[in-house]
Amino acid sequence: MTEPTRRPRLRFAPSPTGYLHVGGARTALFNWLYAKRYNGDLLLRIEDTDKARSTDESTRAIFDGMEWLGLLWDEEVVYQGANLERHQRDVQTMLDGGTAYRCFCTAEELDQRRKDAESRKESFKYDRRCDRLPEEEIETRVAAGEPFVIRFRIPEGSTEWNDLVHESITFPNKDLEDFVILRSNGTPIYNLAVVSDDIAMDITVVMRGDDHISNTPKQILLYRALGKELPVFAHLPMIHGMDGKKLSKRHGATAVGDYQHLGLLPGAMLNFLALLGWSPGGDREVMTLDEMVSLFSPDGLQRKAAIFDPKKLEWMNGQHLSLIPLADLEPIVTPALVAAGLTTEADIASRRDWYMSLLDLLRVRARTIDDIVRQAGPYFLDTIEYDPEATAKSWKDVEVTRDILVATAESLESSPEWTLEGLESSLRTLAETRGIAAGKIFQPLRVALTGLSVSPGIFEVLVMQGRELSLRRIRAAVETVGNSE
RNA sequence: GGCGCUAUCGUCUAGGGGACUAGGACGGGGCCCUCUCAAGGCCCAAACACGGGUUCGAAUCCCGUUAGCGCUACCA
Repeated sequence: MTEPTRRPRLRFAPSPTGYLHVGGARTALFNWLYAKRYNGDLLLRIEDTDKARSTDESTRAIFDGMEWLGLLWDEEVVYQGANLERHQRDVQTMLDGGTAYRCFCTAEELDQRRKDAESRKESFKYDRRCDRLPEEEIETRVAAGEPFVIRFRIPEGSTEWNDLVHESITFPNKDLEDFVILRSNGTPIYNLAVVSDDIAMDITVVMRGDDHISNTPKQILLYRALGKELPVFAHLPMIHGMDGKKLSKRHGATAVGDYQHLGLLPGAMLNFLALLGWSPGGDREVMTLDEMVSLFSPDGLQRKAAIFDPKKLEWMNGQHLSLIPLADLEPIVTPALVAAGLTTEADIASRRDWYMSLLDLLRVRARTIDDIVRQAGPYFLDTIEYDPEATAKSWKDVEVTRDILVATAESLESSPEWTLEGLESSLRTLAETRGIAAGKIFQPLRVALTGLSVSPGIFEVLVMQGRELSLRRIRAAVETVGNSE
């Protein structure tokens, strides 16, 4: 593709009528990537002209979601509702220029005609009956206070543009109808507001979901009627659920906030979303945001709708969990641990090296932050809970278990050094002298130390818990074995 | 219904006329590693929607068919 000829300006323009959806997040991401890649700006516009459905809470959720993802916008947020006067001015310009006209047909009449056409199995298109009403009639009806809307007059010909993702798209103008641009209450309709704002904001690249493709010819005609230069259009494919239908609440988590609370890393979310409809080419998959910026090109944009696969998202998160610098992971995990009541900021600050090693150990076998929190208990809490399944499996024979744990405790007590190597040699020696497989000692010991049947390597666990706590736990286990049934 | 968009493994995708016995990844299955679980390594199953062209040669270009999706408001 050809590089933009001037510093690009893009915008993400959600309407604040719900939460920030993963589809919206992906649109925001591609806009952001394009802006960063070509050294431009990404602006944020809140399309709040539908006052009945717009809420401050939703606007807040959009900001929060964008911030969590690290998709920061340039300049002040633009609120569409604040631009009413300009919208009206632009409509007036078209009225004066003769590219728009007043229409006195009421919504009810139109509904009726639409229904009639449908029952006759005909497609309905506004028949322009109010266009070129005699000048005097218009004046008298306006003077009489009769309500009217303003319609844009579709010219002859056809409208074509070269879409950044679809190449050439053409609409015969005869298939377009003279759409309303200003309601009878004087407020603008979507297409007008968008064009007016995009012009005012000097937007050069309009990148949005491909559900807007059919709005595009109308908007292009509006640009022309206003005598303004066209931006470049790019229509991104939709995201569908696993059933192939448009993604919605019944597909489970669809708000980006849901994923934040599920313990996902923003970098993983972004990486996953980027791959839904874009590929850098070749086999490249796991990338940081910076890498995506340098690799980004609209050429890699997909035309086909993509299905949201939570399994791959989870895998992606696991990859990022292991790849990001520990120092970056720490500030994300710590609040989760604190919130779970496992520790405090002060506790962590007092033994930071130990904590970082623990994180490093736990993140390998976690796919989400929540996984880490779930595994972390035994290293922070004073008392542990024994998982019934773990005890049933590894502490099956009470006498044998007690015997092994007692012997293990003795062996560890006399272990000269509390290190990975020292511990390993002690326990392997113990297994050898008793003539049993090492695993016969490790598993019961794992349950004694963590209460779980799954953990990092047993020597790592011993080292992380330290001599004092480890021995205390083993002794406690010896007491518990008989009573746990 | 009309208009538009789209079409490679179940899913995300690579592929820009010969490099295709169609590559990678997720998920699934198996093996290795191994103190458990992960991670990692190796292997297996799995796709060019269909029909016509164009061409010496089509996953790739063109046209149809089919299917899916989107739009079709005084919503955005």
